[in-house]
Amino acid sequence: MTERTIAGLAREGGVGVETIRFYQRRGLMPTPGRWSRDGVGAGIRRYGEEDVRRLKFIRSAQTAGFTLEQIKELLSLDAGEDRARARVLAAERLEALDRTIADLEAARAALRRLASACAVKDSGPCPIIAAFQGETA
Amino acid sequence: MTERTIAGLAREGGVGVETIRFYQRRGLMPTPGRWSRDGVGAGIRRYGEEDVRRLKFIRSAQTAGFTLEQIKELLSLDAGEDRARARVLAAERLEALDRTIADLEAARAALRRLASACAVKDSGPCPIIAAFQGETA
DNA sequence: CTAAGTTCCGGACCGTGGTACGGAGTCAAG
DNA sequence: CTTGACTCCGTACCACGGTCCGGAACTTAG
Repeated sequence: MTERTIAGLAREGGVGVETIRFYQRRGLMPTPGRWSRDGVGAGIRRYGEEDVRRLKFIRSAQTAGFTLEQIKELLSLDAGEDRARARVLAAERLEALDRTIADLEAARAALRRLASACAVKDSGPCPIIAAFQGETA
Repeated sequence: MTERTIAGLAREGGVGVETIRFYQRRGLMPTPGRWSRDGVGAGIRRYGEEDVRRLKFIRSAQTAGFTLEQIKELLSLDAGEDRARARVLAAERLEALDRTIADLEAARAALRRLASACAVKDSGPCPIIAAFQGETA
């Protein structure tokens, strides 16, 4: 299966059809030409492997914390020559990512404190705010 | 300094005045009574240590990934008796947090691949999409 | 050929978490 | 007792990342 409609692409990418159309409007996904083999009418757009990879990349880059605008730039860089710019974007995101991960790990520690502070009995006030003091700030 | 105006509270909490007012509308922060010692006029609201702790807690809980709605619930739980509910919220968030951290670590690995894939020369196409294949999906 | 199911498209709408605006009231210094 | 800074309050607006709507065109099964 090397050609699929927008619904197929959406399924493979794990997103909704509307999301793909949204990405197209934003310039993140291409809008292939319509195609009808019986020559009649304008036909329907078809998507290939390249589009699937592109869509999956968008989702991955999103979990890495890139905004759609930045992802758009990354996509244009992927085809282009500007390695320096790509490295800058990657380095910046890497730094932010490290900070975020550290924050989340602190939050995890606070949550564990919270869980164990509230674990002893089943009632009585549970010092939620206090469990967060000292870290994650 | 045990009493401050909203601007002071904002400064200590590292947020803007408007943000506090926004939290008040959402029921996350109390709206203390106005107070004027010369009896004339309605006076100005004053905030204490408790408010600072509360505000800082909100920010911490946000970095832990709780929504404002959930934080509101946590705050009500902090004063209440329902430890079981608090544990449930903490456990759920802890699970989501672990997944998120794992995702971000995968993203970090992908970014490192990207950075080193693009590090060799200063020009020529840089396989950004390819660097993300295989992980972080 | 027709009916059901998709696709296409523009534009409206949504939830989250704020941020800005504008006018009136309040306060502290000079 | 004015001036300038800050407060109060409601309402409007914002960015982000979608999601839904409705009507027309298209495709596919029967």
